[in-house]
Amino acid sequence: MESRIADFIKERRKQLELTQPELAERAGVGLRFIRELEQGKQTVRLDKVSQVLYFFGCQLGVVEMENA
Amino acid sequence: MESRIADFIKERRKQLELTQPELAERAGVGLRFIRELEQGKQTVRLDKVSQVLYFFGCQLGVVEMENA
DNA sequence: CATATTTATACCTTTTAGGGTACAAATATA
DNA sequence: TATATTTGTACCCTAAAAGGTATAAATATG
Repeated sequence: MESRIADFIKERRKQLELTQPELAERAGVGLRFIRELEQGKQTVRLDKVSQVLYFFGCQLGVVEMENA
Repeated sequence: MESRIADFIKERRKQLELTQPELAERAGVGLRFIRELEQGKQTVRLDKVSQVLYFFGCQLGVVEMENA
């Protein structure tokens, strides 16, 4: 189960040298949510994802379909 | 409660001259979901949003924070 | 290799998203 | 304006997301 969003978050977190518990706390979401999010869970809540992305200075947006 | 994603979907739907019930059916989601989504509800499920965007040939992605 | 750190999985509880539907409000059309 | 169409709101129900936590698995470090 891959996910661009998941990969983005995982990579950004590592760039900042944060553990999952640290990111969870600083982004203001639950630890389990971070775990599931990074593992590509699709049935997550949009506002929670936005909350994490906001911590990284990003946000969700509509983009073209990528062919791959 | 504004939302870029909500606005995108509402506009795309109108471009295709679809009613909310029609979009709901064709995208394979509930009518109430379409309603709430277009009204900018933030606590929606990511997979459902993706499902609607897919119908429009788009998807969710991480983008830079927009200043406005 | 042994140990420490980090990540993944499992269990339970509370909250709520989503679906269906009915009706009201708003908008478009004759 | 009257009527038809579309959209918004309110109701109930079911399924499951999210949180907390404990423990196992994996990874990193000495």
